[in-house]
Amino acid sequence: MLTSDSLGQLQERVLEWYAAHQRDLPWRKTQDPYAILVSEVMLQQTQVERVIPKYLEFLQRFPTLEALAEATPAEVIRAWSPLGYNQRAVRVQAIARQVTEDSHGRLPHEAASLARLKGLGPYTAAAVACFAFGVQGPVVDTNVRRVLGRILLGQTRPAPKAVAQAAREALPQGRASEWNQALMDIGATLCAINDPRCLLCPARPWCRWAAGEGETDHQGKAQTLAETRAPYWVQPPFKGSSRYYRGRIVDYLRSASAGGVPQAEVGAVIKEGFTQEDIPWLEALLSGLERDGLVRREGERVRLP
DNA sequence: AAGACGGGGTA
DNA sequence: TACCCAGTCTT
Repeated sequence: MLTSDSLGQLQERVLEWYAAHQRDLPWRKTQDPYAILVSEVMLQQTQVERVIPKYLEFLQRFPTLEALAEATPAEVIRAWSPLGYNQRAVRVQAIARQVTEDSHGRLPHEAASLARLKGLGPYTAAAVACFAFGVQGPVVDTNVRRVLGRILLGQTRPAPKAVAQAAREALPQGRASEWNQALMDIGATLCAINDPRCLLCPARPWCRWAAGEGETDHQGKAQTLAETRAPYWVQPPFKGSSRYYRGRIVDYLRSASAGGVPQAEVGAVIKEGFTQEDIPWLEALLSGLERDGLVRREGERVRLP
């Protein structure tokens, strides 16, 4: 860890940089915990540019926690398109219902209480607590993990325990929200995993990774950036995957009326050359979707729940 | 610890 | 076509 003086300088420079260079994001203009919750769920696994328009639409459609709780899952699933990971739509509404039923319609302020809500994990709990309620705690997503890992530990992929401790120790007194968001912006705009722009980075003078510390090969020799690149592995093709067809099914049901469609029609629409032999395959997909709360089956009909 | 879970964008 | 992105739940 840095000396206290050195850490203070780093904090000051990063916060200055954030004041001047922060991204203009709609959820940074609101104090509404519900809106911040919506943004954080949408931002899970999803790029900022894709979230912005859907976030604005979603809040028009469901302006409050109560409005979301009173909607049907089908309405929320429709409003989610095309963000993907559709279970998030089911989850965020389930969160709204839990809160309206159990907590008088108010989101808890503490991360530990937020994390007890089903569908709200440790990252989102920390983010809502800090950004909506000013809780002075670390918020560590993979951008923050990489940025703090590089600056303080000299490692692009630090161990979770190590980065958790570093994140707690590095928090500037009373300025957790700005600090955490500054680290996210640095991660998103400067400290890219494979193409970092260290010359523009406010943390450059304190960064162990930029100084060539930390990341070493088995002989203790510093590695070049090329040698520390994200590991590559062949990812299976999306088209033709179970994910792909699940998405097609949900998307088709979005376009259907609330009463849904006959199951036989679903198969024919989503898969070219669908035959009787594909029925068990379709059954498996549908029961998975039903388990996830994305589909309801009644007899031979299929619809959004 | 590992796998499932979307879909759009860029090269 | 190939690659990138980056939380939560389940097993």
